[in-house]
Amino acid sequence: MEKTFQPQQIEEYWYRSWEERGYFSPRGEGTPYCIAIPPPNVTGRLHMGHGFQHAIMDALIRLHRMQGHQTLWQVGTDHAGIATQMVVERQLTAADTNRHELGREAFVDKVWDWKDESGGIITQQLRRMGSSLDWSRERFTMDEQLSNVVEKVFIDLYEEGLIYRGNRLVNWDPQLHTAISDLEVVSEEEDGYLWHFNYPIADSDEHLTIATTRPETMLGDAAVAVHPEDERYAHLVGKFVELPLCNRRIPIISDDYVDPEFGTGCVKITPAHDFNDYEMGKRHNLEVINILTDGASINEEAPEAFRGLDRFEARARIIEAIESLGLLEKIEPHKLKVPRGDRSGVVIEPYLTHQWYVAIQSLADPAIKAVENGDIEFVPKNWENTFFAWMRDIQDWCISRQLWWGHRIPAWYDYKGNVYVGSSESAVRQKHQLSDKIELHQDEDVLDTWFSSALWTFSTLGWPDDLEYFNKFHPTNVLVTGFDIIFFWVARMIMMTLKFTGEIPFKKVYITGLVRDEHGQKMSKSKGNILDPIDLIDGIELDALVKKRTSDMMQPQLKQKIAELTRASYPAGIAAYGTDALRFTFYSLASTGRDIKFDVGRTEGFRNFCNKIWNAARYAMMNSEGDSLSPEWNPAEFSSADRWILSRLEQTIGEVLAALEDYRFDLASQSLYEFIWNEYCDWYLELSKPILWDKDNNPQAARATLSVLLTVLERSLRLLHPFMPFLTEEIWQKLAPLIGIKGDSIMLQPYPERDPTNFDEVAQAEISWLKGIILAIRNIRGEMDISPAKSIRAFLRGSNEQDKTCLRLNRVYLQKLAKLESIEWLNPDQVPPTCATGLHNNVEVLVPLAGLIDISAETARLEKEIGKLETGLKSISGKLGNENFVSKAPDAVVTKERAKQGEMQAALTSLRSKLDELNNVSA
RNA sequence: AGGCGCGUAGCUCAGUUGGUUAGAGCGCUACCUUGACAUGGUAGAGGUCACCAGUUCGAAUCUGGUCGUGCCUACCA
Repeated sequence: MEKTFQPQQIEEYWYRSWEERGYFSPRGEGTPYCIAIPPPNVTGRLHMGHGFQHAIMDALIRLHRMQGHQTLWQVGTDHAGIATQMVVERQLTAADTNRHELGREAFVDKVWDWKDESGGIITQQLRRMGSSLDWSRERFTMDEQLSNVVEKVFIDLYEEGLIYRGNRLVNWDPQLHTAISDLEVVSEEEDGYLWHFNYPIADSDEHLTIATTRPETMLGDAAVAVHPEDERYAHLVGKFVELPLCNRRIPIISDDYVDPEFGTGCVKITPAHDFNDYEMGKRHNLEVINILTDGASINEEAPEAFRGLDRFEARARIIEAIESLGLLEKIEPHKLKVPRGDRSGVVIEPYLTHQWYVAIQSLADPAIKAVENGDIEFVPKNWENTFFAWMRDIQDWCISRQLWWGHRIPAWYDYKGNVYVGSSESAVRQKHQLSDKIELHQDEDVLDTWFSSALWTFSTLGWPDDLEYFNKFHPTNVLVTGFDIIFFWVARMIMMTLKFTGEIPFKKVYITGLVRDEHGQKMSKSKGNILDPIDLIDGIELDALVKKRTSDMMQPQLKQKIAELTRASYPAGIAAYGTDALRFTFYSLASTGRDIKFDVGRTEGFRNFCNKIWNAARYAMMNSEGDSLSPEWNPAEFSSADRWILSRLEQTIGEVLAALEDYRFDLASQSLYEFIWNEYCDWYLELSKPILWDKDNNPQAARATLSVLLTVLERSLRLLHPFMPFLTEEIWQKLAPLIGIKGDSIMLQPYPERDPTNFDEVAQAEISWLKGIILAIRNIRGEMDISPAKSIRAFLRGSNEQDKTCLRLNRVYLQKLAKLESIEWLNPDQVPPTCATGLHNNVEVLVPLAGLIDISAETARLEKEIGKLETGLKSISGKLGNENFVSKAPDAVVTKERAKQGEMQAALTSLRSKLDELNNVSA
């Protein structure tokens, strides 16, 4: 074995081997267990959020597989309509053309080409994470079968009247020329202005002043509104204003919606370009005047002077024009929330269009109920509130997108605009008995990608035609995803799945935190703080990292700053930590919080942990000298150390299983880390040395210890395998044969189960005594600055027979681990030479001072110890001195405190007398 | 404006139903290349658990409030 763990030498090999041998497919007859992957964008790249969630899913999957379930991790990708189309459009722009020049069919072919070209990347990256996905069942949202489900669902909902076509305001992305849903709009506060315009009152010399943040929309104004109780304007209600620049008269109306405190208390109403105004327009029967084109420039409805101008150019011209008319009252700086498309980043316009909607209410009710009655549980539970809040105020879902990449809406129109919905043009003709002479054309739009994602759990399992897998694995057991898509995806999946299959899609929803950078900032391309999971696995040079973070930027002016920050955060680039270390980092961070600050320091720590395990295995196997041990063992031969480590392993198994039950991967990983490093490596390995090195004199004990050494390691590897698949497999392959365990892979071995017979309180007490004595001696050595190379003498003194026995049984260990020349028992009345003193419970640990230490150092040390004890004692005595505590606290607690007080008092007395002795010596 | 989180060691975080002298990792200090491992070992320093009240024999933990901070939802043109 190599002296250090080299992850890159083994990961690829083992993954390929598992995949080729079909280990990722369900096997056996156990209870089915299934997770459906949240489908990543087929042309996307793996990011930290994926890495994190896949680490978690894989741990769950590997755990259940080892526990004997028929386990399926259903894999697939989605077509990511807008994102993918944008990428290809950008390529066309670079080639100096565009999709319209190309035509729809050729464009869609191009997207398929792009999918074929780049579509393998993310699935390869998933493999690098060690994810044991069943690749033989890989699906894509645009596969024929899945597309058929999409179509069926659309048609069924339409025929039931739950999908309808509506003409209303939507969020319009003028760059992408498509509607997007509320959820795809992000509003951030930005600096803007509030322009105050004077609108002249018709047939009067008066004017009123409106305030607006979007002056260009005045071209579509249909009214001016004031609050009904606003006395300043009461006399104007019912009159008209002359809308400047437009030569139109519009009414002055009153409506509760108006806030008299804001601006001037007069608000211009533009029903075609503002959601609130639209509602008010409906209340007051106002004209809806659309003044924008698809691309958000001014259209034919507007006065000629502004036609064809981009909206922002038009804004500037209108302000100029108003000013030249003397109607510009003032301009105030103003902070406002600007809605932008989450993909394109451009300002979204409320825009009046025909779109397809899902009438959501009747679907929402059962979904709410499923969570209320506990059929579906969120983990952590408080996310249910977020879910409820949104579901109880849910809006109809706009599902049409004016894109070319996606599932085309199965609707046809005749020349009169009648709509026919069906699976194909001929099906529609047949159903509605339309003659071939009537020309039909299909709806140009495609469906929101989330529409197909909402069907994911059942469409990937073969529903509705091939029900074998569906019947076995649906509902899936758990969905692992981020809170950012509870509305986008989780809620919609619940609604659609209940509607069509009558089943919930999953029993649990485990909501993970969001991975942020080491300062708590969201990772984003524009901030330049992205970490690529693959770079953490393989490592990356600083220059390459800087280049990666600064290339292809939307805002090139940030380049230098990002480069500096990157150089400051990663002066040496990123080392190659390997997949197991990265995965373990994710587990350790997976607590209940919703922000996960990713700290590379932790990954480094876990890389070291991997190396620790590697070397422990190296030690264990070196000592076995290639002999294979019989699997039968004789517990009668076990030392207390042997029984102790088995007992601790038993506890660890219990902790890990309990933590996993609660999805507390952080606790599970911590138990494993502590056990393996702080118990097995730090103590058991050291305790095994004197036994193994004394093989010739005591072969039975050596054989027993060796078998425990190997067995505990083997069980630990199995316990650890769901978290660190590669390292554990590599070691297990070498280790298992040594103790007669046969099997092709650790991933098909049974997961350790609880076995209370391994729990051994006596052994734990004895080893805890041993540790305490060793720690006391080491403490003296450390504080007294005694070279670790120097063997020293030590004495133990006390009156307890049990302590005496412990010394007798553990003398060898003490001598080895504390590097002692000798250790002898003194009876309480025996007077040792001048010593440095430590205490473990009631045992005095004495190290003769002669020639080793200066007395003042020991005095200082004792005083420090005494100080600590005094502080502790004061607080305990305070408690016990309190009548109320003694009378009201449970007896067990009081007894415990009393015992503690006694011990501390004794210790204090003993140390004080030591201090006195020293003072006498030095005097 | 509402809702939900969070505030524990220099940093990143645990702390299960209130009962410890408040823990871990990284970092820090000192010493050590001893035959698994310097990606290591041994010892050590470091915290008024944001603040203020309250409940209780007892509060990091429960309640109320304050401050700070983050996110989500709805928004004032």
